Amino acid sequence: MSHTLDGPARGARQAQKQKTRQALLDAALRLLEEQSLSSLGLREVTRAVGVAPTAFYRHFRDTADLGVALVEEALGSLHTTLVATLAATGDGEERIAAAVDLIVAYVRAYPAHARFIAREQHGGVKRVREAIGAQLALFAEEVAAQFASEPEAAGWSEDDLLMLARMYVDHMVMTASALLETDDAGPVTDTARRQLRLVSLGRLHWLDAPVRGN
Amino acid sequence: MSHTLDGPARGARQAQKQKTRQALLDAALRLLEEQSLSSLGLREVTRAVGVAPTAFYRHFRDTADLGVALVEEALGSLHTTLVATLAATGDGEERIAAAVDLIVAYVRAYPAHARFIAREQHGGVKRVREAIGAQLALFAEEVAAQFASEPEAAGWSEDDLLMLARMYVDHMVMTASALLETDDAGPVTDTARRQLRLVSLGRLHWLDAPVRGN
DNA sequence: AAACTGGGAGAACAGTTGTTAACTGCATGG
DNA sequence: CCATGCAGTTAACAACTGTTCTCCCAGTTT
Repeated sequence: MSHTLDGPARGARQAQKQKTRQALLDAALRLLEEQSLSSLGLREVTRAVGVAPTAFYRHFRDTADLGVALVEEALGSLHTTLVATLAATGDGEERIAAAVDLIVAYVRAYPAHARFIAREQHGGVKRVREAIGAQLALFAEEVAAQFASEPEAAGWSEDDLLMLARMYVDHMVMTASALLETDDAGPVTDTARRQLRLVSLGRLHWLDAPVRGN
Repeated sequence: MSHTLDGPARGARQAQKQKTRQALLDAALRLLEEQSLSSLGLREVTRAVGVAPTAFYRHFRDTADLGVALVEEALGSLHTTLVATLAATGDGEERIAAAVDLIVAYVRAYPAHARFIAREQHGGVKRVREAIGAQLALFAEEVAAQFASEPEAAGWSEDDLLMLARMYVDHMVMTASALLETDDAGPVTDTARRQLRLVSLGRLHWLDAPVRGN
């Protein structure tokens, strides 16, 4: 078996390459805490790593390409965590607390990643915007699928479930951004919980007085 | 009365100044459609206007300063419009339609302004972020005040009203951003309406089964 | 052991950037 | 009617940018 195509590194050669690549990603993420991707210079990144500017091209075509890689790094591993959290909790207060705590923990652990996503979601680099959009749409689909497998979803159309899921996902990003701009997470956490409670309440009475006619 | 301190221009001299200033703002806004403020160059703006780079300093300290001016231009006139719209409609479907239509009309009329706000709300320039944050907080307060003057707000705490208002305001920005990324406003408008319906439904049942104890 | 591969270095390129200084000419206030 | 103020110009600065080409040398393959 001479071609294991999944491992991050096969020889010491490729290991070193991944190491520099990661260093570039880390340096970029740090620089992006106080500027947008569209103003991030290639030389700026390589200088921070301590490597020649030309080395950049061995890993990324341009800074937009690096941005797309950062999107994967920031959101890739979150899919399983999010679905697992929803699956482990029923509807109601318990789930609300778990969802908010998940975001709070994520922002605490990876503030730079969270900031990057919030910032570049509507940022000036199209390819990165699209990459984030695709990831968030995927999140919404996964959340909607989880909702669909629950008794509370009885009578709900697929479209309405997706609408509800997007509401949750967008609210998460919103909350993350709010957490980043405050130093006291308390009030933000509290507001986020109440807002989710509002949505949950709406969900419960969605089928009460159908406005189906429009 | 030789000193009318409010008019935008007193003599032909000041009129010309305002004209160049506006030209700078317009050019900047156009350039910002495909990049972020943190990458907007001062020379880039003056070049687009057809004026010497140094002329920029007669109007703005730097591009961040120009950004703050753009925030005022984009959101300043929206306060009265928003409050008027809410005041003219009661709670329910009517208000939901009016609020969504307001956003749709705004994005149609001033797409570049809307894009700028959505982009720089979490953007890389602190002063601009703060300016937008302050404006949105003001919107939320105004909306909350309008809510407070309605019968449906009976039994609501001031904090809960503000929470609800922020939900509406943030949802408006979210919707505006979604409208900018699609060429068919139909589905986005529809989703936005349903999401507001969800929140309205939650509002109606907020006091049903109080979770006050936490 | 010899040939090859490819990550990284080095230097140079044309162009860009923000900022300073000293200027010009015109509308304005005395 | 003349002197002042000030929006805008011109020129120059050091520093920076992305990109190309050429080279080097350690790890890998045969």
